Amino acid sequence: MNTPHSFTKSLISWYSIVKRDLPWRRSNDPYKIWLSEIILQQTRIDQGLPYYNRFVSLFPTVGDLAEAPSQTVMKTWEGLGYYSRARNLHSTAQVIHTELGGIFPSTYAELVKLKGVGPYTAAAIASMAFGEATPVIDGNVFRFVSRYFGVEADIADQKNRKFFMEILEDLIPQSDPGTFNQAMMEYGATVCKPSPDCVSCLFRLSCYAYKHQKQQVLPVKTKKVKSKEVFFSYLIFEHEGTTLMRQRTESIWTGLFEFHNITHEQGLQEEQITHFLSQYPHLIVHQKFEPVQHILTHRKLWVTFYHIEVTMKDTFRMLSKDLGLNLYSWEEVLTLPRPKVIVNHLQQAVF
DNA sequence: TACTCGTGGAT
DNA sequence: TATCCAAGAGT
Repeated sequence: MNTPHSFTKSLISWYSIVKRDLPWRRSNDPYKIWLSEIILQQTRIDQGLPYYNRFVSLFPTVGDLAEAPSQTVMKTWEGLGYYSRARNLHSTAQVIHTELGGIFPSTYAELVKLKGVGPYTAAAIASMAFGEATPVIDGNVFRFVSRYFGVEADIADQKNRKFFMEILEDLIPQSDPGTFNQAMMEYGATVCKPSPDCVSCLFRLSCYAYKHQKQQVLPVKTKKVKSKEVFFSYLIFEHEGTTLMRQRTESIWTGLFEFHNITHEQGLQEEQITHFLSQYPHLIVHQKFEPVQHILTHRKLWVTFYHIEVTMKDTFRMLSKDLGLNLYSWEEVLTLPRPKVIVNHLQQAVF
């Protein structure tokens, strides 16, 4: 059986050979490490990498990010999801730039106070940028530790986190703890996957789950939320090459721009749309697009777009006023941060 | 604590 | 097709 020390040594040796050459691994700049960690929250590397490169290119320093207009930051984040990450990223950049003199906090305790920086991200920055020996725990680490050490506690229950932390604190080296943390995650992501490659696993012979054939049981995770069906009807008004949009302020897609919409929980209510449209003169339903399925986590959207031509300027102004919508040219629409379902639709629609 | 918050790839 | 879930955090 491996002692903790030999486990750590083997892991880091493995990592030094197989690790990918990722841009944030080339730098000790806490800004770049922070940026990469925020982008990679609940996000695969393949999906986040192009966003990381665009952010670094547009905002090379925390000061550049702090001074950028929020709409530019949101636009750069467009399509990545979990948009509160972008709002917190921008807000925290401003705090660091203006209140902390551009100097990044350097300890876990200070880092975890920042907006958008929780236990995982604070540990990641502290270890990778500043050499503090604090373990990270993410989905990969939960899975790997749970299987190898036979921790059967429910990982969905926050109070069980301490069992994992105790094990990791014994393993993490004082020298280069950041590499250890990345190696743990890399192992969970590439070998000890949800469906694990035990055949090629270095640690197979001393693995609890392998020995007891519990790879499919561990980690134990309760909590499953059902997905709801929701129905969105977007009304795309157009008058002489301009359209009407608003910035969302509530629930999903906060801060992004959308068309006026009518939502239902019980299927598409055609009559409701017809009734709404009957309240205004000079409207022509130019095109009704076929309903599109748009799958989100815990939510299945059925989306229908209506392209509505407004033939009178007065009606257009009335709609704008009544519905709290602002006027944009189609060119301007492309510069607004929008939810993916709208981006996708406008790419396909030909007006 | 339980729920919310996106998008997309893997199985 | 359905479900899982990914370098989680805020409320």
